Formats: sequence, structure tokens, C-alpha cells
Amino acid sequence: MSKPQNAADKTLKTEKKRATSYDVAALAGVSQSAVSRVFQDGASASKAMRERVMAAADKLGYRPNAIARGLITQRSNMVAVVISKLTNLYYPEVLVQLTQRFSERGVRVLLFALERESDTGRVVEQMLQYRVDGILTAAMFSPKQLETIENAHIPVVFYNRTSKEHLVSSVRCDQEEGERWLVDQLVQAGHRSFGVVEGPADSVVSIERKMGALNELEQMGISDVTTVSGDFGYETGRACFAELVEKRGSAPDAVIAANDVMAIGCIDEAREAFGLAVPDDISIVGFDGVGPARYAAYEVTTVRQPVQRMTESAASMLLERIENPELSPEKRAFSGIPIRGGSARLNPADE
Amino acid sequence: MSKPQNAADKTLKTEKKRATSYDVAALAGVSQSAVSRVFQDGASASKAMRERVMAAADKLGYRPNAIARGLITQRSNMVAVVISKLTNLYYPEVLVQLTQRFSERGVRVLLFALERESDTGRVVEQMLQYRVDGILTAAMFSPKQLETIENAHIPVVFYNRTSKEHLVSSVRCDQEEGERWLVDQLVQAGHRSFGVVEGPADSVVSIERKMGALNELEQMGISDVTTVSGDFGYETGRACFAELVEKRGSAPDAVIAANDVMAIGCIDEAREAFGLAVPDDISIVGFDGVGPARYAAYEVTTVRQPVQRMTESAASMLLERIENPELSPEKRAFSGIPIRGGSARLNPADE
DNA sequence: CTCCGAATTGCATACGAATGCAATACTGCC
DNA sequence: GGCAGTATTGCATTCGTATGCAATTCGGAG
Repeated sequence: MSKPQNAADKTLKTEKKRATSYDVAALAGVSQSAVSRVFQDGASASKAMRERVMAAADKLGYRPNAIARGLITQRSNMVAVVISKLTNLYYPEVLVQLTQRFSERGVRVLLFALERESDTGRVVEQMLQYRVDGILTAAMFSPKQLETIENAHIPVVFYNRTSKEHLVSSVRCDQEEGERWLVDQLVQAGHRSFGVVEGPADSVVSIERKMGALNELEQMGISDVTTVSGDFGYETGRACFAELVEKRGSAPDAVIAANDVMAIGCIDEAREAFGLAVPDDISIVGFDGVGPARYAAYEVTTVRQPVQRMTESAASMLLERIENPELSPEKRAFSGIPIRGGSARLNPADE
Repeated sequence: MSKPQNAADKTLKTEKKRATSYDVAALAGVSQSAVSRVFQDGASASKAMRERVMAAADKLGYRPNAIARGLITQRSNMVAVVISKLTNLYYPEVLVQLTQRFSERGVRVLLFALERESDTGRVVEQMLQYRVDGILTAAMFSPKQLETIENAHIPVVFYNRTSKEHLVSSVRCDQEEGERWLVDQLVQAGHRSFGVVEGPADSVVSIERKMGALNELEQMGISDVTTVSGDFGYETGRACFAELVEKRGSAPDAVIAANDVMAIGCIDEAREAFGLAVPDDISIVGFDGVGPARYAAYEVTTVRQPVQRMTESAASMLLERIENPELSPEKRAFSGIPIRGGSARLNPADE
């Protein structure tokens, strides 16, 4: 009963405690620093040393403790990814891609999933406590929260969002531009009365889309516009369409939905509850370009976000700022990809 | 140019370094231990002390360093969540829910997203280096990898998977049982020829479903069964249906798809390419109960996984094993929820 | 006012790896 | 063989927090 610290029998593989660099050093007959250096990239270690240490490490099942390393290097090699409304069918893709981008570059992802976009309170505290090296967020933060993060000198990149009060970096799909395209196409094809279905009130994306559509409609001299609001989901998509018809007494020529899922809801409701043919009786368009929008039953006319390029850009932007904190904020906007689909009556493409 | 360590002016909020418990202690005129204790749950600290420390902490914008804490307590308060094929429309829901369950209990989620389920190699190394307290995985690990994890004494819970070689804990939806229900219903309603569309070869879930269906079909004395394989995606769903028809020369009475998305693909292909009415000419069933399966154009007859209960169960199971590592492995199987849908011709429900 | 037990507080050390600096081992060259 | 210069290696310290133990304070009872 003396102090058997790490004196576990070496033959048996079942050690009580995880092996540390000291254990490896002792077994290899070298110093702890040597072990540390062998497990680093640019450190100097002779070939012989490398082999001795590696052999000992293997025998003990040693692997460097990233926690301890993070403490001394002041780098956790973790970034926080904040996402809300994951169920919305579009973010999953974003999330996997981001995670893979970071992973490729040796950075781990600490995930924060918000029920509603406004649940950011506790999240900020957590991120700071874990000393993440950077934050990539698809949810808004309040000015006060942003200030807290700024004081901690943690780079932030917003995904499809930005802040009016603070100068921040962001990667976004140009929602207004996309809506302009949709509206222009619809108007050019002769649609004159419109329904606009917006998403949840606390979603910046939804607001941008709605405003983009409304502004362009006004620009084009269209005044017959009715707006109703939902929550990005299929069920409310259907309800919204019904509400729309009730509100105006009849169906509009076209419906502009806040996203593809709601557009699909509108299409189903138009067909089932009102016996309307899409796109012959009514045109319905969405936004995002998610998988189900391509299903044969819908073929939604929409604007697809270039997810691949956006996630790549966002990940790089964040990593750059982690390497070089002095870099000034930068905003990158990507154009959406128009999908002519089959859920809207449009003129044939010009070129 | 002496050593201004943390001698930043206290009036200005822009300190260079993050405040530590020592800084707070100095400002509050107490010991570092006191600060530490104030920021813990069950630690003893007088009310006066609590207030002094909190005041100082606020002034400095101090918050405990979870990394350092993890080093000393041997608890990172992080769990690894491993997920593959996130794009499959079903896992996103699982992921958010898991993250929220853990979050509620003060545990952070380190996310690992695999492109293919077999990409587990580097992931294991990472998880161990970060000293996660537990692992929740929706991907398989090789026996060797499992042994590595076991040697590190990290509890693991498998989600919809398990291991033959190792005794492990798991939470799963009973895929065989679900398939049995589907097959029984179809056979009872008079279907005699079947097509089975399986998913990716490296997916355990897909294999279980296929075998469940095939076994039950055999059990019921059905021998007219054709199998084709895809990858869980919509496009291959369509291709699989076409292949199925070509292979057998005509459409079967019913198609059993490996998941809802493929079922939707089959439905679209049956309707568009073969002019078949669903369910009048052919019955098509899926599995999972994802959102799009409920869309009016499909209303897929399927078996829904009780995601809510499964994630809750999985999270608890893992956390229990983290608290008490001696707990023996446990397997929990949940029954799927039959959804009669409208994509299959079934007899009216008995009770 | 005194004394005892309980509640607080401080001291000193541990967690596991990285790193500046000094000591030592090599290398090639004359 | 000797020497300068470089590549390795070890020593000692550091990162920020938690915690056992001893010292101190506090509260109340007698």
C-alpha cells in the first residue's frame, strides 16, 4: 500500500490510469520534454528518439492529452458552431460540411443547437468557458453578447446573418437578390397578384427574404400583395396558404414562400384543399434548394444556396482570423443559383 | 517594460489577457481557492465572500476556464457524438435532440460527422485525445477500435447499432419488428410479389431492415421477391425502382424500401416512368417516419422511429455510465410506430 | 465572558503537456 | 585528432483551476 501511482504491471494491458507523457518518458528512459517533442510537428527530435518514444507510447497506449495541451498553448483547437432550427432540412447539410471542413484542418467542433434562434443566452457563456478558438454562428447574438465575445477576443463569423451594431465577418447568400430574381421572373410571366408567406419572426433570413420580395414587388409596380406568416415548417406552409386565400377572398396568381418546405406546404394545400393546378392555376416558389424541393411531385422553382462554397468560405474565413486576429472583418455574399423548376409558370429562359 | 503581467488598468475594459481566478482573488482581496469555491456548486463559501468575489469577477469579466478545470477534475464534461450520413434527413432530428438533452445536463457535445460510416479511423484518435467523458455513436467501430476505447475506460452507447464481438450498450429501434409489421400488413392485404430496396452496404440499419423483411417474407411463404440496392438517397430510390421492374420484367405488387426517402423515390418513378398509381396499382412502404414522408403527395406508409424517446434514453444511458462506470452494458430496443399512410393498400386496421 | 463545534478560508500541491534556456551530442572539415 | 557549428536533449517553469489539510472565524450555549 505504498504509492503505486503508475506502477501497473506492464505486461497486462489494463492500466488503471491513462498513461501520461511522464510514464512514456520513464519507460523509454528519456525526459518528458522529449516525449512532448516527438508528438509535435515542428519539434526537433532525432530518429532514434522518435522510435524509442513511439515504441514506449504504443506499449502504454499513450496519446497526448488535448486538454492539457490546450491549457499550456492557449489554444483549444475547438470552434463553436451554433445552429438553430436544425430541423429545417437545410442546415443539416451546412452542419456536416462545416464539420468536415474544420475536421480536415485539425479543428474540432463543439456543437450548440438552439431550439429557437433567440436562445443564445446560456450558449455564449458556455463557449467562453470552453475557450473555443472561434465561433461560427447561424443564429443572431445580441449587441451585449457580441461585446462580450469581442472582449474575449474570439473571432466570429456569421452564417447568413450579420449585425447592424457591430462590425463583424459574415458569409451569406444574397437573399434579396434571389427574391428579386424570383419576383422579376414571375412578373415578366404575367403574374399580377401575389401572396408572400414569411417565416418565423425571429429569423433574420426570413425577414430578408420577405423584404427582398416586397421591395421588388413595389419596384415593379405591383400593389396586390398579401402577407401571412408561419414558421418554416410544412404544416404552417399549408395553413398559410389557406389563410392567404381566406384573407384575399381568392387565390393570388403567385405565392412566394419563405423557404422550400413552406412552398411545398403551399403546393399541397393548393392542390388538395382548393383543387388548383400548379403551375397552371397558380405559381408557387420557394428558397434554399433543399432535397425535397427536387422531388417529382413538387419540382419547386427556387433559388439554391451554394452551400458547398459558402461553408468552405466560412470555415476558411474563421480559421484565417484565428491565425491572424488582426484581420479586419469581411463580408462575403454569394449569389443563389436560380432553379427554374416546375412549380411556377415562367417565360422560357432568355439565354 | 518590467513585467506588467496582468496589471492592466482596471478602469478600461480592454484587458490584454483573459482574467484568471488569481486576478479575481487579488482584486477581491481573497485567496484563489476562495474564488474557485465560489464558482462551484457544493463548495462552502459565505454569503459575504460570494458577493465580494462575484463583484470582482464581474468587473474583470472573469469566467472559469473549463479546460483547466477539466485537467484537474479529470472530467471534460464533453461527450463525442458520432454521426454519419447526416444528409439522410433522419439524423438531423436525432442530432438536435441529443445535443439538447446533453446541454440540459451541463454536458457539451463534440461533433464528429462521417462522410461514410466506415470513416471511423481518425475519429477514435481524436475522441481519446480530447478526453471526452463518453461516446454516443451512430456509426460502427471495428473491434480493434472498440478495444481501444474500452481500454481508455470511456463508456460508449450505440445508436441503432451494436457489436457482435463486444458487449456494449445500445439504444435502437427494432427494425426487424417494424419490417415484420409492414410485411404482414402487405401480405394480409393480398400482395404476393415483392421488391426489396436496400440501402448502402456498410449500413447496419439497412442490413437489419432488409433481413427483417426477407425473413418475414419467407416466413409467410412468399417466394417472389426481388432485391436491388441503393444508398438511402432519392435519386437511387428512383433508379432502384426502374432496376427492379427491369429485373423482374414487370412491377411487383409491393415495394419495401430501406427508408422513406427511397420510398419516395420509388413512388415518383412508379408514377412518372411507369404510369402506375400508388397505392392502387402498387404499394410502396418505407421506414423512419421523416418529415417529407408526411407530405400530401406521398403520405408514405411507414414505421416511425420514436426519436424523442430514443434520444432521451440514449443520453441518459450514457450519462449514467459516466457517473457510474461499473454499470454493465444494457441494450434497449424501442418499437417503431406504425403509420398506415396512403402509399400502400392495406386492410383496415383491426382495432 | 468563555468555550466548543461547525463553517469558512488560505496554503500548498496536483493535473499533463509545452517551451526557453542551458548542457550535451553530433556533424563535417581541416 | 581537434574544432566550430548545429542538432538534440534535459531542466525547470508555466498554463488556470480544484482540493486535502490546517488555521481561522463565527455562532450559540452555559
